[in-house]
Amino acid sequence: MSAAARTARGWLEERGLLGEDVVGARVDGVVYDLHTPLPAGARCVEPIRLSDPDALPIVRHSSAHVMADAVQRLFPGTRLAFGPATDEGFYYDYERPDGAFTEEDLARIEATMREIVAADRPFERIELDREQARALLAARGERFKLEHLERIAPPITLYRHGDWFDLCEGPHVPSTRFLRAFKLTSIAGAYWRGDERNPMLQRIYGTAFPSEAELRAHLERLEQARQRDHRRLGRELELVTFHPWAPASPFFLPRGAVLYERLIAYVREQYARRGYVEVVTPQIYDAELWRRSGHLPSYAANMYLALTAEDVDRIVERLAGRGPLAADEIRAVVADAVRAGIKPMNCPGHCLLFAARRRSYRELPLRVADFGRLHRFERSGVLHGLTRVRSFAQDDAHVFCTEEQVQDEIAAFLDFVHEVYEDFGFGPARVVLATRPDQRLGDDARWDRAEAALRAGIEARGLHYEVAEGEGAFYGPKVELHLKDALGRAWQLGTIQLDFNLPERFELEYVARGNERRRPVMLHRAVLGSIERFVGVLVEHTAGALPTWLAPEQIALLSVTEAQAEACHRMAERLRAAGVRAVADTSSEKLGAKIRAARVLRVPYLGIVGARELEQGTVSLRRRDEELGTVAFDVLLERMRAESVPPSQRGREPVSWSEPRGPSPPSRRM
RNA sequence: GCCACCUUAGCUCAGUGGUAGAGCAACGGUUUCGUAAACCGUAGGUCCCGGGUUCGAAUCCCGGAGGUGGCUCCA
Repeated sequence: MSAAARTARGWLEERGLLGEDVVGARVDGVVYDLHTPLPAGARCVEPIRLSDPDALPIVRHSSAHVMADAVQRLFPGTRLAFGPATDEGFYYDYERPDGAFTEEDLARIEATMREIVAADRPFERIELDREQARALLAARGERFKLEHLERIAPPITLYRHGDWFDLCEGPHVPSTRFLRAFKLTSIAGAYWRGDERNPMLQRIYGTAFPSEAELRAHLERLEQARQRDHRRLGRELELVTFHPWAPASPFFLPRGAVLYERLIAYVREQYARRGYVEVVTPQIYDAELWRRSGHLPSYAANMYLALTAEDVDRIVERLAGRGPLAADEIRAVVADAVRAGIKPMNCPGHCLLFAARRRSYRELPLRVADFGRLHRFERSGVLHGLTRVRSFAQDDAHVFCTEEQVQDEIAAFLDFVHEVYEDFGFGPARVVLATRPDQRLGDDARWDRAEAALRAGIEARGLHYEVAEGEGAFYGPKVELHLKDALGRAWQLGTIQLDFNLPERFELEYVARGNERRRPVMLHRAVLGSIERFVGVLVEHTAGALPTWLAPEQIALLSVTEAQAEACHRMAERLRAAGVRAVADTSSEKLGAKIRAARVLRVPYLGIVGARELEQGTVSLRRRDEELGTVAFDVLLERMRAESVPPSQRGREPVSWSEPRGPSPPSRRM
């Protein structure tokens, strides 16, 4: 312990910079609290005030300490695990021998926290050796802290306020009075060290801000997020519904199905221009396929298996009259009798298609798309609305190509993704390259080539990217695209993954230029990811106000009185004939009520037809909150048609895939 | 799967051991109205399911299902 070491507090005090609201210091760009000795040779020391963004984690971490102090006062015998600041607030994990915390406990804990804050206890940093720390923690029975102590390197520090201390490296505010605005938000279970084999602890979440106003603003943001939650909007906008007999398996209602089908139609248009072919493949395959692909047994826990009555009979026959059997013997009989699996992925089926006949290098790259429905058994706790379901379709495609072609495919894919995300109004995506994990297939030379190809593909598009070391799949590296929605939440949607495993397992081959047999590589890729998840993300991003080209109803024609009912229906009919999704509301409600009904469903265009408009052959048009005045019906029709096309395709010739333009190149055959 | 909580009319929610309620939606009627909610009436319930305690259970206890927030896992 070096008493002579100077802290930021001393440094700032000497220069008269230690204001009332200073909670820490940036020392050559690194955040320090006022208690920690400055590193030798520190040059630039600036105060961090409460209003500084860097103050937030300090305030939150200190709030976690005060909460833990309050909890241990109210519930003696409670032991501490970890209690960090997070992006949203803070939490502390506890082991409480006498049962769970309740909602009422939170209020009591908050009250005690306020007492500790009011008492204005200074925080203090204590540096000590391992033996001393061990003794102090052992005296309090802090078994998790003791375990953690053995893992950390010196300097070992405690932080104390009042009589309460914690093994902690800081940083912390100067005193408890700096904690002005906090709220405990929820109770949850969490495993010690995040490992499900470890004991379950109780986590209390809270959030804290430098001021009451900021805390209120934060709670308001949460309320806004709740208002645009896709599960709520999905029901209100009549997009989806669920039933307990098909848990986590959405039913798309007519309005939702329009959106779903528009998304797929949009991706199909893209495919037509980008050299993809689409196939339709089986839903259920013989178990042999899943053994070959490696899904059995390694993905078996996520698979639905299919049994026929004959399979059941076979099991019964083989088990009947064989006396008491061990679990393993029964398991073997059952496993042998289960002859089919419902697909959780399209890739093995596509391998069968590739191998269905001799392939030439001239066909490569072969881009095979499939909107097939997938079923994955997901553990109940992970399910969430449309974003984590058990039944879904992806805008899935597999690209069979040579190693040399990978780079160009990556680049083309990134162009594809970029245009698509722009069409939906998302900001730029974060590009992440996930590299070789510890457990992997294939030699290092191959991984070197694969990762270099992915890198080169990204760089060919001049994109900034991050590297997630060791995050790749066991069969190959991948590029992930993360984007942020309107509320700043990040989602991983698109991905492209290189796979050398499946072509090996299925012994895929093509005939190369010199007539020799070569093995292709495979790229798994999706742009929207799962359509279900994408609908969820898009609904939250747009708060349900979908762009006109995707809206289930693009325009509602509203009559003012019964005299215009006939005309409204005729106009709607003409719009529909022109491919516009139009509805007419000619009920006997007042105009205001009809407007409200259409606004609640977020119909983008409202056309009002009263006596005046009827006479002039016009409609009074508004687009959400925007008054567009009176427009002639033909003008309206043109406008609606123009807006029915995704932004990137406005002014482009419509793509037709029923009649290919010109002879299709041989490489597009399947 | 694990921890906690929740489940009452289509939706949002009251109802703490003693006769199941409200608003909106639905349905019928009246109203024909100019930019976010007309008026009157009618109907609607296995209080998630099963078991238990009790003279009596939406309410208390146990088990199950589904959902929610986390943890772990992931498109």
